Amino acid sequence: MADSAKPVSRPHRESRKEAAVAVDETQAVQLGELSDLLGYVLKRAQLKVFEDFLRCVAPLQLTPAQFSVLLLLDGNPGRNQTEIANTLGILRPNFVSLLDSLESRDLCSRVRSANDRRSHILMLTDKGRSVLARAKKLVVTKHEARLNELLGPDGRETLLAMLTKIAEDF
Amino acid sequence: MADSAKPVSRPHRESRKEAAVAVDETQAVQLGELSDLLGYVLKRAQLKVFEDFLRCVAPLQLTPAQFSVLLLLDGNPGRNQTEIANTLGILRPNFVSLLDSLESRDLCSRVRSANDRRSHILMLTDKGRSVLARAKKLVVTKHEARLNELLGPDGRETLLAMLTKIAEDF
DNA sequence: TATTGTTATACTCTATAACTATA
DNA sequence: TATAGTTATAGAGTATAACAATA
Repeated sequence: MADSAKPVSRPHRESRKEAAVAVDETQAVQLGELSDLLGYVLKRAQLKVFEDFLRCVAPLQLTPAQFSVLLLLDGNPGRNQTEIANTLGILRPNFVSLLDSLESRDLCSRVRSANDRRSHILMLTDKGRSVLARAKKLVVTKHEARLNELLGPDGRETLLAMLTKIAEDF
Repeated sequence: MADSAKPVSRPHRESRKEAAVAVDETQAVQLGELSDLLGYVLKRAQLKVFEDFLRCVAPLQLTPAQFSVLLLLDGNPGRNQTEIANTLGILRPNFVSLLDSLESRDLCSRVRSANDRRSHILMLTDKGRSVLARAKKLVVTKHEARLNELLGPDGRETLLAMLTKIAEDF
């Protein structure tokens, strides 16, 4: 509602060209208010962190999602697919192929529950436990260590606390 | 390498059932070490924030990506598609349909550059400027306001600073 | 020869409906 | 009737190759 459709009187000779706004192309585009938008910075940071996670855990070929499943199975024996998937915010249909890939690599297994023969109890295999242990070591010594270096132990704790607050209470 | 394939002597009567590990199903699954993994919490927080952004800006039907494009066009007149897309970390091929949707809603327009007739200068339309202004108001008064309420102004600044550090230097 | 915008394409994530076998 | 796991499918988001127009 400010200026309408360019009734700007066309300038003189030098710049009668279509859209020559005299922009310094060597100058970087300005983020402006975008750099103050929490969601934007949050997303960029998240991508960076996942990228680094993948790099650090590359020797074991685990994605963040796969790692989180193994970690959850280790700490919660006897749970079924629905329970694990729900906890991670993964929809049951999408959890099937994720599990298939882990099971085909012999990292975990589905065991038909005797209590309720509809459900599959999930368990880590020995190989799964071993891979998880090695993955944890990589995450701690490489991935989280780099974050610690960047933020300092205090900064990391502060950040974690605030993100947890957002994830839980926002 | 710890315990091998379940040579566990089968227990007595009561629990001879297949995989009855006596789990309290009413008890929530424990996140365990996952709640200390920065990447995990970061991702969950990011999803929450984007969710709230969409809710707050729903009246204007703008996604975070679309909003960021409008914001960037407003602050950087005379730039072409490649420059804007690169700044946002969007690949040029994927930027085409994003722009198509904005242009079809008359929020921005592509103008063939006179300097380099290969490139399209991007400009906000009057409607684009108007929608952006209204979107900014919604973001500030609803979205960021809620975050401020949760974290406090200081907390929000601290969080932004740390996330920026990760996004830029990690 | 290189670059801009574009098309085509593919792969991952995410989301919903519906089936089967059990309960 | 309802639930667990599954299939099929569709839509975003993201990635690469290649083409036409232009430099």
